[in-house]
Amino acid sequence: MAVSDLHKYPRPSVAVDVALLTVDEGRLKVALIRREGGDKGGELSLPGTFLHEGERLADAALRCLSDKAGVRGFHPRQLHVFDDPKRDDRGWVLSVAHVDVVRVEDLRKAIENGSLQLIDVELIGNLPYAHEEIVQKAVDAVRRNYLETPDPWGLIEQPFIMSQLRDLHESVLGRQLQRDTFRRQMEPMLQGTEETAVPPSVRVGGEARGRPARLYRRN
Amino acid sequence: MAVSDLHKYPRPSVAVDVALLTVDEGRLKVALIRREGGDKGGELSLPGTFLHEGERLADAALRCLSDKAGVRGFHPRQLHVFDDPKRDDRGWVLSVAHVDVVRVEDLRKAIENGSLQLIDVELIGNLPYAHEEIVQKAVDAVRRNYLETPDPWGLIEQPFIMSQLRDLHESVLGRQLQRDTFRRQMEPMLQGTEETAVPPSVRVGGEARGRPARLYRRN
DNA sequence: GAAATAGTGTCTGTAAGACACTATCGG
DNA sequence: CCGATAGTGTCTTACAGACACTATTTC
Repeated sequence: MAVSDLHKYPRPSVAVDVALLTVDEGRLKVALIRREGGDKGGELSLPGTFLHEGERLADAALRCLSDKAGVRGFHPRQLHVFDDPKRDDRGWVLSVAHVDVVRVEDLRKAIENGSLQLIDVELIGNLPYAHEEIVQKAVDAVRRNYLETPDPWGLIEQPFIMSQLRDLHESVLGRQLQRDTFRRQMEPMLQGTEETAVPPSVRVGGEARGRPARLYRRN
Repeated sequence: MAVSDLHKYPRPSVAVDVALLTVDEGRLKVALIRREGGDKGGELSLPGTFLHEGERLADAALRCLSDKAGVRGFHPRQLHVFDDPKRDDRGWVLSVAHVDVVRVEDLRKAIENGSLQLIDVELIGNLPYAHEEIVQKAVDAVRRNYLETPDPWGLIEQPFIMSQLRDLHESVLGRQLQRDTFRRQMEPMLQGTEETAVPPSVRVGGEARGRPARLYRRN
């Protein structure tokens, strides 16, 4: 095909939508923004943007997080392309869905100034532009990640103790895990800080009770 | 965002490339076509095409298989979007990679008239437009499919006996499987035709030797 | 000592790997 | 009977689930 053929056909607009997930109050949540203008104005949706000329998809995802949610510095991953011509009433738009997972602390400012709000992923109803499908795919993918690997998205502060890691995995998966089985599964994939151990002063209520735990780092 | 904003920015061309896999001579192979014209003329590559206005990605994948490879009637699945701006020297082109898996009989005509040729996936070298990455992702995805599920892409003729199914899985995975373990894993996911059983006349050399085997169907 | 959490031993059930035995065909 | 393939029994190993015991801390 000659170069000129590239321009014979109309081309679609390409959008990037990002399901930005985090763990807050022990639950997996997704960050939604309130849309401005247009006929979807005021509705909650995922942050998204149109791809600029020559821009990488991952860069567009980072840009829309920065511009629309005021957060930055993460690692979006592609999920799927949504291509239903009737999906977007503004015209012919392909949406490349992405997922990213970040610490809730990195979202605090944006939540406080109203740029975004967190919604429990189990309580997501219908969203504009079929965004609820993107959330579902994102949640499935991230939960699969957390089934076999210790904190693959780096949500936890290092070093950490096993119960902190287990709390995190339980929050992401939305169900309880067995204490002993979880340890035996994860320990070979962690670097044990043999030297150190601290009282679990990090625990709830400021109380520090119980035997001190071994500290670990990711490999 | 207003409708008019959609047209303010330049838009990329969107291509669809398909890794069409099949099993031939006991090996997993990918169908390649020989490119016509352009500076990549004569090189082998995956069949691909540009997305037409209002067209679904899956339909574009089917269209390019029909137009360029002369085969039709399958079920392409999305793999990944390749967005490196330097990937395609013809301009700004996003490629949505797809995978499909079909019976080699459905490709016979196209092979005979030279529309496409089959290459063992283990022998793929560099291809234009980074197509070897697409092949790798396609092979990984299909092999994952065949690890746990009996013939998920429907390559086998029904009804079939267990050794035919195992031969197929061994061809796709590119390694031997255990006879007894394979049966115990797959049998619960199949519908056993209790009534029927035929001599394995389907076997090599026209010879029909050994105990007749139970016939199965997919659920 | 009581309460709380960390770490580990161990029993049971399940499933894969490996091997071998029996079953049923053609010749 | 032999050769060949189908189907299954069983031993071993590994590991998840489940339970309980020991260990180390605060109060």
